[in-house]
Amino acid sequence: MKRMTATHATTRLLADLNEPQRQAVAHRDGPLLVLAGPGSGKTRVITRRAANLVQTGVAPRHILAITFTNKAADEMRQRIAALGIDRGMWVYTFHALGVRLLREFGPLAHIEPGFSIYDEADQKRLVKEAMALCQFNDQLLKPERALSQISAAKNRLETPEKYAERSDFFDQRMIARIYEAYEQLLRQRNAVDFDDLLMRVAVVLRDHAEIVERLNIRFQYLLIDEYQDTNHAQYLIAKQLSKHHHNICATGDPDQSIYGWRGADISNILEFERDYPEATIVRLEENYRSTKHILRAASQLIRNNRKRKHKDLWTHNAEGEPVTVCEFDEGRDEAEHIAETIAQAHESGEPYGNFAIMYRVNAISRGLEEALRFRGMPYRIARGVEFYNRREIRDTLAYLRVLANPADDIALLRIINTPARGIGNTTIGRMREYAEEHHLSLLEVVRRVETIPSIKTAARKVRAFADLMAELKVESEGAVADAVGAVLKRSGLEAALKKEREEGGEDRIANVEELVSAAARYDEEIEDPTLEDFLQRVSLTSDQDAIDENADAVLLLTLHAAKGLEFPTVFIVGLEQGMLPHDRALQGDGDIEEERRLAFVGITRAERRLYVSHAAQRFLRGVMVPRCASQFLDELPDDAVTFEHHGGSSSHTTTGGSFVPMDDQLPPDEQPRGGHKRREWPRKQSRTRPVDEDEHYIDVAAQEVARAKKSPYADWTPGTFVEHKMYGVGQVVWIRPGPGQTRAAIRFARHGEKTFILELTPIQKLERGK
DNA sequence: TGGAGCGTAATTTTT
DNA sequence: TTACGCTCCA
Repeated sequence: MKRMTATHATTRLLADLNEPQRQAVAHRDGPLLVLAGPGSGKTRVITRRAANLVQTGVAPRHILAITFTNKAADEMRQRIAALGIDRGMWVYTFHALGVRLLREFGPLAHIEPGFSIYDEADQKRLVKEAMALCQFNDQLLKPERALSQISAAKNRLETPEKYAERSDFFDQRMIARIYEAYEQLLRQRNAVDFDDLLMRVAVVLRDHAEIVERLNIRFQYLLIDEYQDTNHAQYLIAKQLSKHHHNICATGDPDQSIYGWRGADISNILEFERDYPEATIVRLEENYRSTKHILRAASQLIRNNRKRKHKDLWTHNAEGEPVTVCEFDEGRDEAEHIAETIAQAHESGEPYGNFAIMYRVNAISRGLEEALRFRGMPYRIARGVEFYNRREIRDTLAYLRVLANPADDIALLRIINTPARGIGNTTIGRMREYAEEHHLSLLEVVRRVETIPSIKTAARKVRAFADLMAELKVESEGAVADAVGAVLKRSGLEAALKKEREEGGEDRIANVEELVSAAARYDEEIEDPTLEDFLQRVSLTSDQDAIDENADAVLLLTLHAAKGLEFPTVFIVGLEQGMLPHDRALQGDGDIEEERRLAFVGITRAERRLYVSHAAQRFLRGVMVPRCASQFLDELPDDAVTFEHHGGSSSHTTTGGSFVPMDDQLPPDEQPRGGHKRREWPRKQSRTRPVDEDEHYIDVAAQEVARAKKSPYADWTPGTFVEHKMYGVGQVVWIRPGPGQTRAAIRFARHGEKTFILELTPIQKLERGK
């Protein structure tokens, strides 16, 4: 009987799916890899599959779905609920799952309840502290570098000891010691960083077979989305969680792996079959999103990558209009033209929400914003430094963090004199010393400030702060929103912010009030609200989660943030060498394929219209810099694009193919790849632009290049000795000439390696014999 | 103690 | 352009 209804339900779940989608949804036991092209209905497949598991008898609580963003998790929860599945299924992000499991197994991982989660800013402070403890000068080694090494080590599950063992040269030994001190500080503060959330879980699972067993029984089916973005620790967690039953369903697209720089390992998905030889592989290649033109451009571009699994993307959708490649004389023209295009479309009835403008780096958003604002167009921006990074929010949260975790010295240091209450660096320094000597938390030292001999006059002020914290502690026992409110009132933060506003500053009060209402919402929605839990959630909330694609406003966002979204019309700006692909990818350690995937992600966000653009020059950090067209433009197929040039005084359109190639004017290394008769984009300073009737055009860029050719740094090579005004004598490690600016890394005897823009640096070549 | 002012470096992407 | 860190001065 039950069986009958189940079959019936399954049929319904499969009804409107294509064949591979059905296969994925109907798959029951054993490993399954779903290689899902963009717009191929992946989310649909995942949710249907979850529903199908339930229909065929799996209890929801035995299913664990893991996503990368909270937003994806929320969406999945909603869609699953819409399919009528009982609550009880676990849907978490990797990091939230980490928190959840660490709460349970915390003692095994040496973590106390109420632990703080340190974000990047906190981590940086902590590394600096660790370096100070080791008495390393942070000129010698950049804290950022130490941090990224530590993070990488954690992803490999390497303890400081293990890291030290395999470190042979100097930098690494130094980092090994910093790593050790860093870990010690974390422990003292009862804190974990983002990497710990994964690493510690992975370690617990590695070392405790009984826990793995328990979890395998608890979660009999594992669904992991965006598998291409998993790093090593996540990979290990996934593996352990499906160790006994192998019911792992990974979905993703290697072509959309864009987080390699953060440790994501694309081979996790590429080699899924190696890990699970019995795996079923399903390819979702039919695209329901884009026009044929757009899809062709995307596939053609991504074909240039070597590290991938081939997919034949196709669609029943209309041919559509060709992709438009626009060249502009200047970045400002680009912004103007986009705003104009949107304005016209809006007049003929298209809502603003249909448009998205994407870029590689946040820095470019400003010009676009200005152009939109000038026309009074509504826009939203998904920016990196948004809500939770605002000063006033971080301050407020720091108070709460100390209340939740008295050992959190980083948070305490942030608030001890914020707002200013006369506790200066000298006093703080003395307290820190005392804390160090007596193995106390700073808060504890604050509480017993009178017993510190070196502090006399300032003690009264510290006392007042200690009392404040004690009061707040009492008031924070109740609802979280009340705790936030109490902090704001009692600490003087609110008063300080109000004063700031009256003096014409930003309206930071409004942001803080937003935090209060977020807390109130939390209190209401969560069954058992606690301050600790609230803070941990907040730490794991990103701006990515706040993107609202449905608002009727033009959306500005980075290509990374665009993953998973779709829009009728997409503009991708700044397709220039150094931007996309980014400079860093062009340098030694970079990964150009990842840049291409980024472009691929952007292109495949577009449903009907796609504009990609570049400018011959643009303002970059206050200087006008000549730019070259991106090499990726060369890789787009002729038959899917049209070219437009928009100058200050003239514009013309050319369809693909009709451009006069002027290859012979390009130096050999700039000859187009591929070698066959293909249309040339104006590239490398637009030198292929037909020199036509447009007399107004002054080729500033070309002039710039000519000047660069006579670069004063032409004879600098790795190994060249140079002298810096401040750092003294050093040696060139690498040097890279670029338009208008030459970058070089110099290794100094006493200050370590530094990179400079030579044009802006007081540095000279050291002549022989000196 | 704390704020102003200066110099200096330098910009990716974020769970 | 801008952000940050440091020094110096009130």
